[in-house]
Amino acid sequence: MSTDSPLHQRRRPLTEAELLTIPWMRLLSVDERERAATDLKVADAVPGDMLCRTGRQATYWFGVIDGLLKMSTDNAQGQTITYTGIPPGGWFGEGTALKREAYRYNIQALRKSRVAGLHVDTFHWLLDHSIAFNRFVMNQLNERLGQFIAAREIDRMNNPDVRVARSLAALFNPVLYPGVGEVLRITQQELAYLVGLSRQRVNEALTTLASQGSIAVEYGGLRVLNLAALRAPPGA
DNA sequence: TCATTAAATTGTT
DNA sequence: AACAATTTAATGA
Repeated sequence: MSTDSPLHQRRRPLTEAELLTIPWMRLLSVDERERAATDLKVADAVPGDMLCRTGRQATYWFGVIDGLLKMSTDNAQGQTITYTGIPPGGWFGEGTALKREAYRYNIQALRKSRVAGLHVDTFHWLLDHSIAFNRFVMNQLNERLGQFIAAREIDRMNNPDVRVARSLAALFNPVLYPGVGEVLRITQQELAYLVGLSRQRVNEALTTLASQGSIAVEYGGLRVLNLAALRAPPGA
């Protein structure tokens, strides 16, 4: 398990198809896109890899091409607090990139993942040149604000079934994570880590949600059938 | 491409 | 936490 940012190693170019999975790429003009694509660093991360850690100066704006990451911090007592998972299509770190500050969280790969990084300088260049890009970032910030408010609500909830449902709804957010689509690739163990429950309890919750017709449980993943029901489950 | 084997994931106790 | 059952991934002919 390596701990250095994989963006400094194992680089690999993006295919055309993968470029199109990056949600903000299509918003750019031809020359803007070319500049962004040239600067984009892509790497494969294995489970445990740290993409960034708290305190380090922000170098990249990050995106998930494929796989699953988690955002967390370590408190003074040495416990790890997990905030959220980041599935495919998710881009994050605008806040620190905007202010050119240090990262305020750790980003770690939960599974084998394909990640991309846009250098902060290029990020700022895009902000200076593309109105569409500005809108994207603004929309991104706004949507995430909604997620964090929802996250507080989840925390105060003691019904595990509802917790799992809401957490799933967050991961299925089509605005923040357009790469997810109908099926979210996540194991029940990974979901248990993110939600903070045992795998058994998550399994039980998923079975309940499936019986309600909100999701379908598949091997190595979950299919959404009713996103609205996940956001406002009957048990709430 | 197919059959065999190993690894991963799930469902249950 | 441990177990068996099931699914997928890897291997090699």
